[in-house]
Amino acid sequence: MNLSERKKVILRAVVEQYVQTAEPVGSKAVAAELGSSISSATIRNEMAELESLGLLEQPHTSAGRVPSPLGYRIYVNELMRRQKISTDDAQMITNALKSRTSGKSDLIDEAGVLASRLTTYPAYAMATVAGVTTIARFDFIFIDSHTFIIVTLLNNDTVKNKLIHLTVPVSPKMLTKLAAVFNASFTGIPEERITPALISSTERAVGDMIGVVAVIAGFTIELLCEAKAIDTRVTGTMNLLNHPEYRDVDKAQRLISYLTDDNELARLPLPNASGEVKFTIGPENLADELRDTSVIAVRYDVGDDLQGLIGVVGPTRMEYSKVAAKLSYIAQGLSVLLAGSDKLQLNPESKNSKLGDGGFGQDE
Amino acid sequence: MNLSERKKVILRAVVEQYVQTAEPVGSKAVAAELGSSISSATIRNEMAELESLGLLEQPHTSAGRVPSPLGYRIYVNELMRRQKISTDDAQMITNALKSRTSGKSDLIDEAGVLASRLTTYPAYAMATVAGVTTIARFDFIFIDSHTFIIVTLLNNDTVKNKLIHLTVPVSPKMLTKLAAVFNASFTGIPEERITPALISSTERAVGDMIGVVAVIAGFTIELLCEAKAIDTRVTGTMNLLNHPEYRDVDKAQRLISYLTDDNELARLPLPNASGEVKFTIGPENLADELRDTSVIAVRYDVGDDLQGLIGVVGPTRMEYSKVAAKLSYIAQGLSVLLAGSDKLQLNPESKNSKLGDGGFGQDE
DNA sequence: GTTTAGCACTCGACGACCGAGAGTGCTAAT
DNA sequence: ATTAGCACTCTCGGTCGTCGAGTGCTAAAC
Repeated sequence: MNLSERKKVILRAVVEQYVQTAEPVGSKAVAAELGSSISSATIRNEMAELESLGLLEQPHTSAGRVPSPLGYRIYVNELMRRQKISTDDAQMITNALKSRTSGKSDLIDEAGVLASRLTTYPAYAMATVAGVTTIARFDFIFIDSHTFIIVTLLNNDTVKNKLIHLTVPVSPKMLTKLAAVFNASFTGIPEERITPALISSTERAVGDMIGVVAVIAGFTIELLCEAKAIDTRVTGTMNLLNHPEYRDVDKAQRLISYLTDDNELARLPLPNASGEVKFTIGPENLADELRDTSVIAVRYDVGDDLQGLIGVVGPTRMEYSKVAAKLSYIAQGLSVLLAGSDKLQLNPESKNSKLGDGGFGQDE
Repeated sequence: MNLSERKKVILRAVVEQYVQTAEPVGSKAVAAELGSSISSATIRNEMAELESLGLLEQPHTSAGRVPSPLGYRIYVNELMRRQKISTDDAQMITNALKSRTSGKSDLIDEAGVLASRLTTYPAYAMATVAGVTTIARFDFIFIDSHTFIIVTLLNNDTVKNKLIHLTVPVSPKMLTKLAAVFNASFTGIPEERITPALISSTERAVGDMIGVVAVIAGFTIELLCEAKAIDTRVTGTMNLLNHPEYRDVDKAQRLISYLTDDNELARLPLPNASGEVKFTIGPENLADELRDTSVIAVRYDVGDDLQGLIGVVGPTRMEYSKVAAKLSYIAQGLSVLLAGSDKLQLNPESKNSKLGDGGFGQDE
């Protein structure tokens, strides 16, 4: 879109003022903002042209103008000034993320809460493993004659376990045998390849303890399925109510129930590259329910195997720049923390860990 | 409170009608409900008396009457007819709870979601361990020269683990030694007794690998603290908006932000005994924010060590009886499932588990 | 040709007003 | 003790008129 410099300035002024006040902005207000180097009459003319270009719209005659979705798009692409995140916010993000003691899903949760609190919009956070998950290793810990623990190490270096009580007795020797068999047959293969055939051949191999094999196999399948699942959390939905466009309870509820519906989350926009912030404005959204909302999302990748997404949903009237800055700062923080969280780097002498003072600096 | 039989009938009619319609109910409507065996004029007189007793109130002259908090209290204590849960709902609860694959906190979460969906009110679910948590046993699994897994069995039969990467080498032999030391000194004691003194004496005992001892001890402390924490979830807050008394967005938000504030949850009412349903009506609540809401909560105990609570928060105009029936049904289901969830009873012949078809029947 | 002052016009927001309806309390009759 | 009747009260919903912000157009100024 090729606009005269003056039109650009006016469009930017309209967007920024409207974002602040939520009221249609009139020619006079723009003139004031621009230091009255141009008269309101001229601005009226320019605004009329911007309207015929489809960048502004009028709620009704004799009201001010409001940016159209296309207007926001031009603003985001060409006019928006990149915001720095405030040091307060940066501090807060760093602290909140670091204070999480452990647990990937906890951390992702926390990031969502943080994003929604900081932006005052509902946030969604999702994470998924990119590669295939397999079991790298089985161990069975003998507790007593009817009890043992399954410990599995996954190929992405997480550990899962389960305590098993049996009605038939087991011995440490049997467990050793089982471990050998499972480590031989069940490691390094994806969930699809754990077939009933494999299970029954394994049962034949151990001869005894048929039921136990089935239990362990079941646990393994459950585990691998769970790892494959995309973990998504939506938080801060109530924040919507703070914004005048969602004073209408029904409207707010429609959107929120859409966001809360697990099945629909797949249709939220997904940025293409790590670190990139994706703005999806109003009707650019695939889902009808998001037609008059904007979504800002940022992707972060951790190594090869984990990729995640954190985003917020709000009215098209959003502080695009500020929100983007906050989200990408959080995403950076997550990248750093997740990269280090499961692999605690221990140096016996100095005892400082990778989490020490954070590797993530301030956004641009 | 000693009321004439007729007053009781009228009070009950007012409460039940008001709960249905959310409109103040007039003498005529009560007369109709009561089969017009009494005239509306008589009922007017009775209602005037009920008002002077403090059981009914008038929003304004020339409107119908509305139950006062005290009125609801009398209703709940003396007049309410116990409701049976519908078989549909029972089925739904059973299915939803059984379909959860695993994980205590998942199950509690699910129960909250269920409660809020079924009752259309925000629900809160919490669970805590009653006794002290200690570690029953340590195992260390050697992975490679710089990596091992800590596996701990807690005294409540849950297993926790962590993968540790070191910058210094370890050997299986060292891990065996460590396990012996930790099993000797760190088992069976609560978190408070893991003191710096204990840690440093342990460090001296192993001689080598000072840093590793500290890491393991740190993990242990973290674990025990986590186990002590009360796990609370609030779900379905948006349900509030469905109820006419919360059409006012600000009012809804005040309540929701109160419920979402972790620090305040401690002040929600707690039933005294397992299985008991506790009704807390309006001003009976300690917290100012709950002054015009009612809370219905039910407690469930699982064995000696785990106790939980599930409740809903709503306007005083609630279907007390139905909500109570649903909650106690859910609580029963939780008791049964939680009692069995961590100890999978395996019978190799028939393969049916304790979860088979559920041990919890219908609430009287 | 571009910019600007001036002016008539449009349209939504807000408040006043008013009638309808529901429900009450009181009185008098049963 | 109960009930019919009636005057009274108060809310709710709709209509109407005013107010003000903002526009588009025209004509003058630069």
